[in-house]
Amino acid sequence: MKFKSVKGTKDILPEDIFKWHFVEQKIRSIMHTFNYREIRTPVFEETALFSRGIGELTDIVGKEMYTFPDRSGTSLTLKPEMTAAVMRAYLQNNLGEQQPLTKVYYISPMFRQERPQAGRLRQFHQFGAESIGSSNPTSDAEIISLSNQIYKSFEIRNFKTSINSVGCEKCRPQYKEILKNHLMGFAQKLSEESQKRLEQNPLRILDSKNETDRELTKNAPLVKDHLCEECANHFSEVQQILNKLNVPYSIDGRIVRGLDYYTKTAYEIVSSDLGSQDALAGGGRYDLLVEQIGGKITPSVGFAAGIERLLMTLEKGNVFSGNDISPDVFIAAADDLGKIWAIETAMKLRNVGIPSEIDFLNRSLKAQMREADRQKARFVIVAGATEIEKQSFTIKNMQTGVQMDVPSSEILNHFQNETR
RNA sequence: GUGUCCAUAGUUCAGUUGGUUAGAACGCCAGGUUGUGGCCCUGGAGGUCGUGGGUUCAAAUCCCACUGGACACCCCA
Repeated sequence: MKFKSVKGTKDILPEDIFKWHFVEQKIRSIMHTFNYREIRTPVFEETALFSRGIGELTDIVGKEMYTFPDRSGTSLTLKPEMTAAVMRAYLQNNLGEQQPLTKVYYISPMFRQERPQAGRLRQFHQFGAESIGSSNPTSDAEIISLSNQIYKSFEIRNFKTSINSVGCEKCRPQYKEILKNHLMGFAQKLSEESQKRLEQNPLRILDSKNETDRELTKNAPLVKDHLCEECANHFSEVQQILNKLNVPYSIDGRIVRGLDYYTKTAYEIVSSDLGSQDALAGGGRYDLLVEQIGGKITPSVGFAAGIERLLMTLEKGNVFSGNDISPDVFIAAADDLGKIWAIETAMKLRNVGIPSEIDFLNRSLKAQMREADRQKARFVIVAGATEIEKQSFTIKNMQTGVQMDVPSSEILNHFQNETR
């Protein structure tokens, strides 16, 4: 075969598309329930938006972005995540000047050049929401309960929500020192990866999957126990609201999101129905991002969720069965006269909204019947010179096998009743 | 980027210690009625055995490289 889709990318074929429609429709409807409005941004942005917004030291910016120069030499990047792009659009279009709080959601492809595996593709799709302009813990709670609500509405069973606070620019640096001092005691014993992170990103050592790292850091100090007063209050208010809303969650002091812009609340939703990449969604508060990309301080919260991963859990739950589309009527032609009549009649039926199909391959009547059956058409009209002569057509119900004759003038009415 | 496993018809797979025309099932096409589907029967089409090298008298089968896939690490949605 000459051409193949590039590594880590997939076609979504007609036979699967109804799953995507189903999922997208549900997401949209819940987003609207929470009064979030859709936003769409270009698939690429200036590279600097992401490197500045997400953080130079993150893995995403460091080694996963699809970056290329355009013909004028500007460095562009296929979006690896949506938050920075949304915030750019927010600033560029002065959305914050039109109202103090902006609530938007998106459904969009993302691109990250990683080694593909279960639940990880190079082009994948995310949905997510951003609540821009509020530092109120109610906003954090709304975002968390919104994402929960979506999974609940899909009747997903095995998911759980964990929350944490990663502090702010005031308390986190102090905590970092405390943590570093603690880790220094046994730095040599840590995994190679973790030793590298000691200087740049000591927080990340806490959520290492390495067994020895986990054992060694069992008693390490956690950010949530070293928050400044403001962060501590914020964290406890978020919890109180979640309790009131009956959103089930647990506190996990080791959650550290991989993007630099998070402050205070960080959370994730994982599923035991997924493989090693078990995060369905992740998010949190990012009070510093807007400043990073050149706006004035704008406290915000948001989350992002993987559609392929959601689909994987739904496949496990056997949610999809025979939801594919099929025509109501297949018009089978017995001869050349019938062929003309068939396309004319199909058009008439289509004009009143009845999905109809005909044969395009000059097949025998038998083959046309087979085709109608394969497509799960509910009815077949047989048309040939005889019927056209008599102006009366045979309509076969494909489920029961029963045939009846209907005069040409009654056909439209007949199907409008039958297919209602 | 690293590691492990894998790569044969449209699909899921079989292919014996390397040996001659590479098989099955399902799917597809046609026929079994002269204008009628599903079940059944009969026949048919369809394969550069991922690609490129190498070993050998002989390679789908052994070796190497590359590409792609699955999974895991890493990281994350």
